Formats: sequence, structure tokens, C-alpha cells
Amino acid sequence: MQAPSAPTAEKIADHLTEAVHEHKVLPGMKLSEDEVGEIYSVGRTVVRQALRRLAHDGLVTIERNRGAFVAKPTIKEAREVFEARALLEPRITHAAAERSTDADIALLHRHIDDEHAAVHAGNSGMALKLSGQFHIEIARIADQKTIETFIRQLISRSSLVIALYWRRRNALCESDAHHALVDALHAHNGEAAAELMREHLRDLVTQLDLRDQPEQFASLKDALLSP
Amino acid sequence: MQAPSAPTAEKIADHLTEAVHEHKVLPGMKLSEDEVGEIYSVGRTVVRQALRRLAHDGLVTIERNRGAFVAKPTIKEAREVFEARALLEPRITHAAAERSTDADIALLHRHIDDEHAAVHAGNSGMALKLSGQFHIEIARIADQKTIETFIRQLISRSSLVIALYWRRRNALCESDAHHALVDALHAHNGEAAAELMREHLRDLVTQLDLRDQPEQFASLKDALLSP
DNA sequence: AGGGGTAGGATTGTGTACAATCTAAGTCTG
DNA sequence: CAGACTTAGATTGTACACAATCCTACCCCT
Repeated sequence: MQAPSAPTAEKIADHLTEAVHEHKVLPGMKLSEDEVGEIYSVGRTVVRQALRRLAHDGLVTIERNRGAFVAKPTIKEAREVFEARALLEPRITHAAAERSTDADIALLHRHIDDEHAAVHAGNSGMALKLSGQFHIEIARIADQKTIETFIRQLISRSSLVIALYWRRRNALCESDAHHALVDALHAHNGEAAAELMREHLRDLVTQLDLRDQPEQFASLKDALLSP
Repeated sequence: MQAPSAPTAEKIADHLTEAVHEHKVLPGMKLSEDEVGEIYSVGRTVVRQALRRLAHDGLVTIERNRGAFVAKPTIKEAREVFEARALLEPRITHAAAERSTDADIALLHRHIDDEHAAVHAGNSGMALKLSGQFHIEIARIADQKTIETFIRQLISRSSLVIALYWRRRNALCESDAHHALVDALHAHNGEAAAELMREHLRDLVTQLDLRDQPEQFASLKDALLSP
């Protein structure tokens, strides 16, 4: 059962973003306009809008006359992403703790359950996506749309970073951290929640391999022209 | 001497962004595709890309089948913008203080001089743009591209906020604050620089009128027909 | 056989035509 | 005369066609 009505550019961008979060599409993969257009049954015009939006989010790199490719963040960019998250998320978590309602807490618990289920089913892609959505959900609870947008972008790029630099394929971020976080949110304990988020992000980074020298170049030319 | 060659979408977006920073184009103003296209001598296709990029930056609101309008941030959004700045900029300033070179300091001094000159010449638009660029320059010095991008967006939206909610038209943010900041950067005193930035942003917010009910109008007509 | 050059195919960049939709003026009616 | 309806104009949404550019494969020459 295909989608008969043509999706809008925004829908396509969101769907592709989800696919990145699930590691269905991986860094470096080419996103041909014709191909994407055929998948969603739309013309290239709409695909183009979606791809440019993804490029603006840092998920896709558009090379002139060559096409769109899923971005491959460098080590430096990867560090920046997590530094930015370390800056934004604890604060937003603090704010979320003060505003969280029972409905919010229930939703977060469901997220955690789904995550557990996905891990148990061996669906690591789904688990990863849910793990990201958990962080986005916290930003939503804080009711700060501006920063929420930033965090969305950061989590999308985090998915790329994890795809590239994760150490052990199987071991996923233990959602114990998520569980403790929800407890702190439920207790409206902003300080504790912020601290838990800080630790959680630190743990995440330590499970990445961001040592100084992988530094892959796209082409020989880039490698030679680089200092 | 005009530019005969057709500018790219990115150039047009940057140019329009500058115009917003200078308050040459104001919130609510309509950006017709044909009109913009004629100004830059490009087809609607390219204009469209530029407008959608601006929309993604929050500078423009696109209403389906109605067109693109310069965004009019609400009070809530205005507060969020400055809360986000208060969160990001002190930290980035701290980082900038540790990395600033003599060339950077010289560039910042030139910025301040230009700003003074603009104020003296009564060119408040130019002064405002330079004031914004000053903040962007600091982010650049910190060498954190990810956060720099966020700050760029925030400063663009700040221009809109200032256009809508600034109290006294003439009084501009005293660049004494900027001067003191550069001194702290030059001394590589991160803590002091961060604190100065915090105060500077606080001062900025206090000069805005963000009280709860400025009664925003959807159209010019509504605004004029209202007392 | 290796290297360079060239022609062909494929993919993206841009302008333009047509369809969909909204805005506004004009008309008709109570 | 006010209000609702209709119609014409203008503007955006989308698809398509052509131009520009790049990649690949083949060929020729040394």
C-alpha cells in the first residue's frame, strides 16, 4: 500500500531525517534527486526543497553539479556537536524539570519502554531513534522552541557522529540514565536533572572514538592541499 | 558598477540578511518572488531557494500561496532568542578569550571604530549591523562553527526583535560594552569576558519593551485602523 | 602497458509554462 | 446602503524542458 497523495517537501525531509536517526541511511550515501523523487512520487522540484532543508540542518552535503550526500562530520565537527549539546541540554533539562506535567512524564516513560523493547528485539536502529527523540522530548517540555530547534539539529548530527565514530556496535547507551533523568524531572528537581544530563552526555562522548587522527579526506587533492 | 552576473541563492540570502540587520527591510514586509528576482536579475527558482533558506533561519515566514514575509517574532519568541543568546554567548566569549590573536583584536577594534563612525554619521542601520557582526566575529574567533551558526541565527532574529520592541529609536547600545569586552579578550581573561558579555546581553534586554501585551497585528491595515 | 585526451551518458542547475490558490474589486440582492 | 456572492487579476506551487557540468569508459598515442 503506497502513499497515493504526494507528500510535501517538509514531510519528505522529516522522513529522511528519521531514516538517518535509525541508521537506515548512513553517512556518505548518495541521495539522487530522481531516486528520491521516485520513492515519494514527487517531482524533482519538491525533492530539491527537502534536500536543501536537510543540508541546512547539516544532515546533507550538497556539492554543486554532483548531488546531495549524507554528511560525514569530521572529528572536529563531532566534538563541536557534543560541546554544543553539553552547553544547551543541561540548561534545557533544568527548565523542563520545572514545567513537566504528569502527561509529560508518562510520555517519557513510554519512550523508555519502547526503547527497551527495541533493544530487546535487536532493532538497534529503532532504539537509537527513540533515544534521540527522548532528548527532543525534553526540549519540547521546556517550551523553548528556539533552543529546541537547535537541539533537534544537534541530535540529527549526533546520529551521523555515532554512525561514524561509535566504538562497539552493539552496546547502546544504557537507558538507565534516561530512567534516572525522568525521575528527577518528575520530582521537579532541576539541579539533579541537569547534572544527570551532563553526566549522560559525558558518558556518550566517552563511548565515541574521537582520537585525533582518523581525519579522512574526500579526495587526494584535499589531502595534499591541507596543512 | 552593478553586478552583471547572476548571484547565487546563497548570495541573495546573505544580502537580504544584511538588509534585515540594517533595518532596511522591516518585519512584516512582503518579499515577492518576482520583485526580488527582478532586483537580482535571477529567475524565481533561485529566489525561492534564498527565501526558503531565510525561512529556515527564522527571518522569513512563508505562507502557502500567499508568499514570503519578513518574520514578526512574538514577545515569547523574542524572550527565547535572548535567553538562548544568554546561554550561548558568554560561553563562546570565554572560549574566544583563550584563542584570540592580535589580528582578531585588531579586527574587533576596527569594527568598533566603524560602529562609532556610523553612529556619528547618524546611520543607525549600519551601526546596528556592525553591532551584530561584532557578536558574530566573537563566535568566529572561538572557532566553534556549530555554535557560530546558531548565534548567527539568533542575531538575525535579534534584529527583528529590536525593530519591533526597541524602546527609544535613537539610543543605540553603547559600544562601551564592546570596548571593554575587547580588552578582556585581549588580556585572554575568559571569565571577565564572559561576565561582560552576560551583562551586555542583560542591558540589551532591559532596553526592550517585552511586556505582556503589545497586541500584534496580522496586517498593516489592522495596525493602522487601531488607535 | 600506461597515460592523456575525448566523446558519451548521466545528473544537477535554471528558466519558463501551466495549474492551483488567494486577494480584491465589482455586482447583485434584500 | 450593507452584505454576500461572483469574477478577474495577481501570486505562488509544481512539473517539465533545456543548458551546464561532471563522471565514466573508451580510444589513441607514446
